[in-house]
Amino acid sequence: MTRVVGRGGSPAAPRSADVAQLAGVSRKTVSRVLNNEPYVSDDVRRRVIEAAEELGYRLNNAARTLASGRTCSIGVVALGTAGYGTASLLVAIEKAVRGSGYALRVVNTLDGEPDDIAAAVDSLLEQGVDGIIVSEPIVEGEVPVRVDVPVLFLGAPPAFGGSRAVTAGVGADLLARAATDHLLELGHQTVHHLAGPLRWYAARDRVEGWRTALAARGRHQPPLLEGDWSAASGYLAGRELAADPEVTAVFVSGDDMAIGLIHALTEAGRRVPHDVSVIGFDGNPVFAYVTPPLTTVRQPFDAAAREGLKRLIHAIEEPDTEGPSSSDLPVELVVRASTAPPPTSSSAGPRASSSRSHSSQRSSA
Amino acid sequence: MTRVVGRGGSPAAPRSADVAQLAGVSRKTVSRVLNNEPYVSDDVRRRVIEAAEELGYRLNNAARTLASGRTCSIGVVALGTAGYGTASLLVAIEKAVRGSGYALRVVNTLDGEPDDIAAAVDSLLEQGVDGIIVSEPIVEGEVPVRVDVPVLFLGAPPAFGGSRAVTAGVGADLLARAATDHLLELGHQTVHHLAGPLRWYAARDRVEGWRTALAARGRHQPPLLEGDWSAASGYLAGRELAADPEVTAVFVSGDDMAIGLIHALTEAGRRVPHDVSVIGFDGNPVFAYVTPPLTTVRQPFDAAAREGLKRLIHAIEEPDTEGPSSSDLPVELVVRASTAPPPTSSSAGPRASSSRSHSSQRSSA
DNA sequence: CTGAAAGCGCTAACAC
DNA sequence: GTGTTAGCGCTTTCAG
Repeated sequence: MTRVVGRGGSPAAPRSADVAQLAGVSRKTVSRVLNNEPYVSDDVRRRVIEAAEELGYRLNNAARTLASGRTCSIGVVALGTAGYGTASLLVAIEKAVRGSGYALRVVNTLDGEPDDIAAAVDSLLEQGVDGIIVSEPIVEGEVPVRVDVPVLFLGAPPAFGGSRAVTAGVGADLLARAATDHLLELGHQTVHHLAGPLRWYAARDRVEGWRTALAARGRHQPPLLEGDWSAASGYLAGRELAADPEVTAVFVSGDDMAIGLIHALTEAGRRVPHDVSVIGFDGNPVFAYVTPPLTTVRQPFDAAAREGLKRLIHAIEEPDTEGPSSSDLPVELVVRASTAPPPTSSSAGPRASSSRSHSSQRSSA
Repeated sequence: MTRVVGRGGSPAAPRSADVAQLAGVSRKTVSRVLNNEPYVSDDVRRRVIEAAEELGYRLNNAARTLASGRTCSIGVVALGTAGYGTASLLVAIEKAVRGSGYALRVVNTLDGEPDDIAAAVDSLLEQGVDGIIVSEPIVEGEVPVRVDVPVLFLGAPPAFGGSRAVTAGVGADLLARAATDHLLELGHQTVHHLAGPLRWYAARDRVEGWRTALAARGRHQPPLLEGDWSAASGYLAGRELAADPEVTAVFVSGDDMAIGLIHALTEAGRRVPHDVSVIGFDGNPVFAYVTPPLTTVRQPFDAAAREGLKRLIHAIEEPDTEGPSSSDLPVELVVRASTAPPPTSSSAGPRASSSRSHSSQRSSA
């Protein structure tokens, strides 16, 4: 049999017609087998599969897409940072998409400006996607793009977006509330908060949770500090806070910022957790090994991605029915050694052991 | 608000024929304009563009791919970890690909087994890609896949039997050598090494550099320790090392592991850097804010990704000519406070200040 | 259960 | 400079 030789010396890729010929069936039957459609006898099915393997046949997705109108792929618009949180979320999305039958197309938007997001969405649409995930969206004006596929906003509040929008998130407000409550339960009168950039929903949700926790106990709400997720910005905020003797507890909206903040506090002579307690947010395991080991709340990235994807796929495949109801995500408080009861005013309070507990953790639904 | 304006009852998407009709030209002319081909009068070009915008026309990539045989997209096989290094590399790849005219398709392989990589490559090929990037490949048997597009191995020597393989890397061996030299220059007699999992090329390259540096000065080469990139594994290795009084300097193959190792050392009463110096690898900026601030070498992710992509695109577009020559990547030693001269044997040596230098750094070509 | 025909929306050659 | 004619490889009708 003469094989056409393609460029670069490799033989032309086999097409479904070749498989059909080898198996002695029609092209349509091959298509049926490849798509797992019913109404094919087991015998024929097996023959087709064998023929395909023998030829090293690989489906041409462009042709399939063109003919069927479905791309079987999902696009992700992610923020272009390598931070633990966003990176973990992206990995979680990838994990969730695996095995769903969809492929992933990723576009990063560097700064999250509306025009940037629009360009990203546009390029995704042009590539062809059945649905879009906007990961950790940022608060900003309208995104000037016409979208006709479902969009999942991962990490934005519900009731947001266009007609075919669905949302899901890690439950940041609840996590933030748990973090704040932890400090309050330790006996602190109030809790300061270093937020992430307030353009991010992720940052706002956490502020929300912090406010709720404070309000629920009628506590005074100190002024808000804003960082940029980096340890450097945490350090700056820490210097400010160190100057205020009233500060005994700080909830920081990200582990990296918390590390910077603790550094500034320590440098200024305020011991953590003896003088000031600090709790982070994310759950990066490396911070179990710094001094003091960082108390934090773990974000349920995997669960959030799974749930969001489930909804998105539902919106893609059964657009007219109600989506799956939202289930509660786990809130996992990882108590290590950067939090302790407040110093007694007599300054002779109990010395909290800056213990070696690397990851005593407790979780609640 | 990050809102995407959508249309509910979406009318059929406009096709190039619609644009052609509105502009009063043929479909082929529209195609010419959209592909920036020459031989179109400016007047016609403008009219076509206006018509396309008015209609909200969006190119159908599947059709274009089918007709042209080029997908204009590049696939990435990445390891499914959210570690700073791999995540940074992925982000760097994305940045490099932006504006190259190619789209990115990402598939993660969770554990890097050959079968896993094969499956990932296969799914990419099925989706249709013009080239493939295997990011941080792992040493293992052959990958059982027939690939007929160029493959870039980012961070490894060629491993697929493929004829169309190109490679690029961060220059891990040079970086590792610089790290080891730094310690040696400080006066340490020898340097211990905690490697990453040796299945990774990334880990092996660094071992190589460490060996080279030691050999160049005729120093004794201590036994190798192997971790798994996690801080926990660094901690374990640290406990071992702490028991050996001979150890005065350790080069650790990743920042996270270094943090774990320092923790173990400190816990065992061996001060860093007074008794033992530790240098990490990666350059995660957060570790400028731990105690002591971590000396490390920064990986030139962006430069490596850019260079690798340049070669890959060359292999895609001009398969028959020689690729661009490799340029040297920067090696940036970030000297902070976890490294110092060795303790004098009389134990009355100069006390290294565990300073607050957050990022005094020096770099060399 | 299986097959034959007719496109999906675009680009590649060639004509004009 | 521009238009015409064929497909790209698959899935969809709709017959058998």
